Amino acid sequence: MASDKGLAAIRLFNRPLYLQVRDALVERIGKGDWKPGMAIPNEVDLAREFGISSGTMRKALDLLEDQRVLTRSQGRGTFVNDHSSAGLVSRFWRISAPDGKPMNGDAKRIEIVEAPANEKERRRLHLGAEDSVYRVRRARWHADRPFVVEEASLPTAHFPGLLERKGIDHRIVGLAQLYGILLGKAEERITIAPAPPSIADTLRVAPDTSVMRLDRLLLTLDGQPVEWRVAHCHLVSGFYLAEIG
Amino acid sequence: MASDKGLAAIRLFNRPLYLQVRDALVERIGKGDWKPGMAIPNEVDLAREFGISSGTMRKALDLLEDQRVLTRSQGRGTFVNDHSSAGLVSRFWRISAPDGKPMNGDAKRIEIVEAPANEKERRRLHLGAEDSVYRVRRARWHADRPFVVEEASLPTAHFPGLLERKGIDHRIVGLAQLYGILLGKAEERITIAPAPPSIADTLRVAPDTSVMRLDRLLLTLDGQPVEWRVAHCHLVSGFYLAEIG
DNA sequence: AAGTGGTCTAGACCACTCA
DNA sequence: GAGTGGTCTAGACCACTTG
Repeated sequence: MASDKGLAAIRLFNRPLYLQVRDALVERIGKGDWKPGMAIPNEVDLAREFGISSGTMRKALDLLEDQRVLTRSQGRGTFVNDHSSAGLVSRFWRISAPDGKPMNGDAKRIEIVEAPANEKERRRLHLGAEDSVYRVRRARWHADRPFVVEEASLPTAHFPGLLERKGIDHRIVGLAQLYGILLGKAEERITIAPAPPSIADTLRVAPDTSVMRLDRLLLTLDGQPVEWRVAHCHLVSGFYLAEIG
Repeated sequence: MASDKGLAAIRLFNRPLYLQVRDALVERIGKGDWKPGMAIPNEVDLAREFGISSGTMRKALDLLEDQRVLTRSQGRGTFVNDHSSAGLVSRFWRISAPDGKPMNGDAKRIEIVEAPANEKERRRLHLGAEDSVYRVRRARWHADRPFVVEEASLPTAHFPGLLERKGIDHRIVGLAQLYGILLGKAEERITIAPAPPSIADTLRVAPDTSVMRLDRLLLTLDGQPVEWRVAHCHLVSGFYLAEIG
């Protein structure tokens, strides 16, 4: 049978074929062979190219759609997601206006510095003693008021030459796309905390006002940490929207 | 071909076969034909019983596994999930201890009353003017301290005779299983709010202390609202864990 | 060894989009 | 009407669990 030969030849280390194919597709997208917004070849052609059945190719594509790497639409084709597009920029931003729509606001006062990773950063980002990070600090404004201060740490290894780049969007979603990093899941820990002095100042509230503290760790599709962010948020009208299920 | 006849006969209103099969399986589980923890027949037998191919049955079962209705394990079988089991009781409970494990605590002072739905309840739960609700109020304790007060509203229509039942777990997950309701998703809106007097009293904090307010709407698998719950939470050591992605 | 779910194939046909 | 993804079939074989 063809299946015997095919499986023996292709299925290394007992890892299912469709997973290997998914990884191969991810690599192509990460390398930039297929750009965000572009259509990729149809299922039958892809299957032929990989030497697998279309059912297996389909399973790989199903996975990538679940992981928000691709979007398929019947009759049109399969497209690489553009993570800077309206529908996806706010993927990890859970603060909503009263109407339920994401309240992004406008970023102001962006500061970026490079520094050796401190102990907390090394622990959260799984870094070694010699690794360094970019620290990004930013405030977001809505209706002429600052409502959140974000302080993010990013391993420099993932973003070579970041400081030299000019005029780019420093939100993690855009950065990841720029560097061909596909984002996976995030975990956000929410507490109530008194605003530290410098943050209270930026937010224009009295020191020690109770604000929402968001401690978020963002992972790539393969599970490597790419961003640790602590945000302090003074919500007057909106809310944090958590989806469970 | 067999496929022509089969499709024409079975595929009503153009709804995919695997979705119809999934719904049929859900109904059987809801009716109690298959009890939580029980194994259901194997895929081939099920497919034969429904007169479909095993691939299609598999797709239906895949969906039910995603929706946490079933658990499959290779070599053992397919089992109906027991939502009162350790792994699933805390499915909608996002408050965690510092170690990351769910901090359930012990429920105390449970009060249940039946009342006509007020305006807010009617709006959130999609009820009509004549519908009524059960209102459940409960405090949870951890380490000899109350840390959260929950006030939930449940449409009486879903839980007939609830007040007469004795010695049952009044957490929504257990109630749903008791009444054959399969739970789907929830949306939780998180804000910081001053604790209302009666709640501050139960939580043993000064009135108007800033606490975390959790406003959660829980839906069934078919998208009907089954519980609207507002919790006020005074977290000393833990955090709310939101998962994104 | 028997029984289960998991993977994979090689098709056919349906539903949809767009030129 | 040509081209796309979506559904469905009828198998074979692999990996795993249990008696």
